[in-house]
Formats: sequence, structure tokens, C-alpha cells
Amino acid sequence: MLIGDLSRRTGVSTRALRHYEDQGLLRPERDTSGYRRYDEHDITRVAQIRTMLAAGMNTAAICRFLDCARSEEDGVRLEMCPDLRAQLDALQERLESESRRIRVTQERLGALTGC
DNA sequence: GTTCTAACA
DNA sequence: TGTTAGCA
Repeated sequence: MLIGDLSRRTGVSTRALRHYEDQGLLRPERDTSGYRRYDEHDITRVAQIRTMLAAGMNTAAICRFLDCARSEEDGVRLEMCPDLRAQLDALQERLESESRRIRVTQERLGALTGC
């Protein structure tokens, strides 16, 4: 299928699909016209990418661990390995650090407004 | 009409 | 990521 078809079937813009390719997340074939050709497998692949992005992973991490993704009935799951475990733990720590920073800012704002 | 690359009022 | 330009 062409990029337009994949875009419609996944709800992801053609711009984003090309970007994912630039980031090494997708490697579509090219026909004689230079048009990208995708297969059914790419549909689940895009879904996995979206799920991983939504979970806070950057494209570099997704590129490294996309093959660990498993699409099941209830959603996408990652097959854990020590390396991936470390990556996700580090991400979790950054997220918690940000949460604390936001909380402190909220408290300062509260003190500022007397609330 | 669709895709491609490149670039940004 | 959107959008637009100029092609094929």
C-alpha cells in the first residue's frame, strides 16, 4: 500500500510516517516511481511506535527496541531484556524528577497567590 | 489526484 | 509536525 493508504489506516499523517522513516523506525520498499510501499505488517508497527511514543520513549529508544514490541489483544507489550529494563527505568526516573519539579513550582505559585 | 524532496511567514 | 512549493 502507498503512504496515503497507511496514513488513513493508522490515523498517522504522511508527514509523521516519513519522519519515522528518517528516524529509522520504518523501512518501506520503493517502487519504480520512487513511491514508498508498505505492507500489512507496517500497520501494527506504526501502532507500536505510537504506543511507545505515548509512553515517553524517544525515537532513538524506539528504534533500538521496536523489535521487542508484541501486539496482543489488550495492546502493545514489550518483551523485557536487561538493556530495555535499564532504559525504561531511566525514563521513569526522568519522569519522576520532572513531576517533582512541577510540584515545587506549583507550591511556589500557591505561596505567591496565598492559596 | 497522489507522492516526492526540501524548506519554513 | 503542519504546510507549501515545484515536479513526476
